[in-house]
Formats: sequence, structure tokens, C-alpha cells
Amino acid sequence: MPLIDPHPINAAAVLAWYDRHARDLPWRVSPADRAKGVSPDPYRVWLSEVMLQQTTVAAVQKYFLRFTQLWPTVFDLAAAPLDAVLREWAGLGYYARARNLHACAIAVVERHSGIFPKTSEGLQSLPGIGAYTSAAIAAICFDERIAVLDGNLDRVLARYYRLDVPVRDAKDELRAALQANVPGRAGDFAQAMMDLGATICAPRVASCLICPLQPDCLGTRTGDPTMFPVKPERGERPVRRGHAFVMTDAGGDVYLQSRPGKGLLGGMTEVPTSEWATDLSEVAYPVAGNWRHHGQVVHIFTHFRLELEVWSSEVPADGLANGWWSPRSALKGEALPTLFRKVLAQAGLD
DNA sequence: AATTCGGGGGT
DNA sequence: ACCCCAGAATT
Repeated sequence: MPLIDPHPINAAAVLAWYDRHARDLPWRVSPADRAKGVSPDPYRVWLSEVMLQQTTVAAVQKYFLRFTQLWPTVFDLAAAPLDAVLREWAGLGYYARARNLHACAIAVVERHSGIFPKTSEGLQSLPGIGAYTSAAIAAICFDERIAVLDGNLDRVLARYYRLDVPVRDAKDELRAALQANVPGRAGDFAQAMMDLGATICAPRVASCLICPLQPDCLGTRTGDPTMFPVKPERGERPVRRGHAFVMTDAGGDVYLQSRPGKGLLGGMTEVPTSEWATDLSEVAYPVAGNWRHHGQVVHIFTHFRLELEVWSSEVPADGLANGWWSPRSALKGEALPTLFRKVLAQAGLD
């Protein structure tokens, strides 16, 4: 039994709305310019799409401007050292994206002479480009008529079709329903539907009176469209606890080291910590010193809550291996994730 | 099919 | 507090 009744979407109405209300974004070609034949730079579209994976437009903007200023083309990015890319990505989260971004730039240069593939299928074979991103780039840059299904569209379509199961249980049907409605202006349509989801059909508020999908939206016909999509149950967020050790030498430089290349905060920079476990271990300092306690830092990851006790001490500069001593003035440029910036701030070193 | 990956903005 | 965000890779 089908989960949805895939009645048509009025793509013409959506495009007409987009022509008047498209958001002005640094990586976007306006619908007016697109109509004049201007096409987006695949490098910039790709970079923006990777940054926007599970990340808000507001958070991405300054990173996008910085990256395109430092590395204006895929050749520039491919030639950059990975640690420079990680330093610039610091704070944006999901750091596997940065490693894949760099690997993808190299692949495009080495396997495709610096030219991005022009089909979603070709794009999806590249690192860090999955079902969504490949479709988005192919539609936006090349008007491939393919369904572009992101979190916004999940919500818009769940309301439009009044989907009464969690989205993950109807992903294929939603994609097929959308695919059947993709018009010739595939790139503008994809961006229009995402803008619609971001501004009109928002998570908590649905401004149905001004929505171009009226009057065909089943979610609005009967009751409250914000009841959709229905959410699966979510368990508790576990807690992990540990100690963080901020060490300075006689000159005030701070001891830093690199995390393993894979996994949580992979490849990023940290201050030494204990293991993170359910129960707080008894503190074991890395080296002898006059250790002071600076209270606790709490950091929320997607799948657990971390509570770190923050300690600091001046220590001899020759007693540690593997890492390096960073002048306080250089901390801003280190590849420090937000967690460790919070730890340093708690110890008075921000 | 489920889990592992950050961090911030909106409500 | 909680939700969600232009998801992908791994298990």
C-alpha cells in the first residue's frame, strides 16, 4: 500500500514565486541572471553545498567567503595542504567534510583535469558527494532534471502529501514523487523548493497564506501542517566525562597536539585529555606541575554530552613529545574545534 | 538499516 | 531545553 498519493506539484507557481523572492546568496546565480544565460561556477556551488550539509546558511557564509578568497579555483584548493584546509574549517563541524573536500578537489584535478563532472552520476563518485549533493550540483549547474531532496524538501513534501510515517520510511516514494514534477528549470526549481522550505514552510511555522503550493497541500487542508513530518522516537543523550590539560611553558606558549586522522574531530588540533568515559576518572596529570582547576566545560555533540574538567599548569618545555608549543598569538589560526577553544577560554587563554 | 560524525541559530 | 539544519560514510 502506497504511503502517499503523489498528486502533482505546481512547479510553475513555485518558479514564479522564486523569480520574485529568491534569496540572494554568495554562491547563487539569481533567476534573472540565469534566464540571461549566466551559469553558476560548479566549484563554488560544490563548495557551498558541502559546507551546507547539516549546516545553516547563516553559519556557512563567512566560511564560504574566506575559502573562495584563499582558494578561488579547484586547482588552488587541491594545491593547498590539508592542514591549512582543516585550520580554515575549524568551528564549522563535521570535519570529515573538510578531509573529503580536499580529497575531492585533488580527484577533480587529477582525474578530470579540473573540470567537475556534468552529471549527478559522475559527481556522486567523488569523495564527500552523496545522493543529495550530486543532485544539487547537477541541477543547479547543468539543469539536470533530477529530484533534489534535502531536509527542507523532506519537510515540505511530508506536509504536502500529509505523510503519516517518519520520512526515512518513505524516502524512495518522496523522491519518486518529486522526480515526477521536476521542470526544465531544474536548478531554479531545486533552489526554489529549498528557499520555500527555509522561509515559508519552516520547521515550527508554516506561512500557508503566502505559499505557492496552495491550494494543493494536503497538510493544510485538514488541521495543522506543522504536525508533519512525524518524528521517530529519540533516546536519551549519553554523558561522557574526562579531564583536559592546558599546559604553558615559561614563555606562555600552549602545548597542542593532533588528533587521529579519523573519527571524532579527526585530524583536528587538541589539548591533551584523559579518556572520555561514563564515570569521571581520578585525575592523572600528564606531567608534574602546579595544577589549578578551572571548573568544567560542557559541550553537546550530536550523540553525546561531554563534560570536561579543565586543568592548567606551567610545565617544563622539554617534558612532552608528539605535539608542539603554540604562541598565544597563534592560537586563533590553529585547527582547534570549538570544544577545545572553550577549554582554552575556561583556562583563561582565549 | 542504524550509527557515527559539530556546532549554532531559532523557538 | 529542544529541534533542526541544502547529508555522507561507515558498520
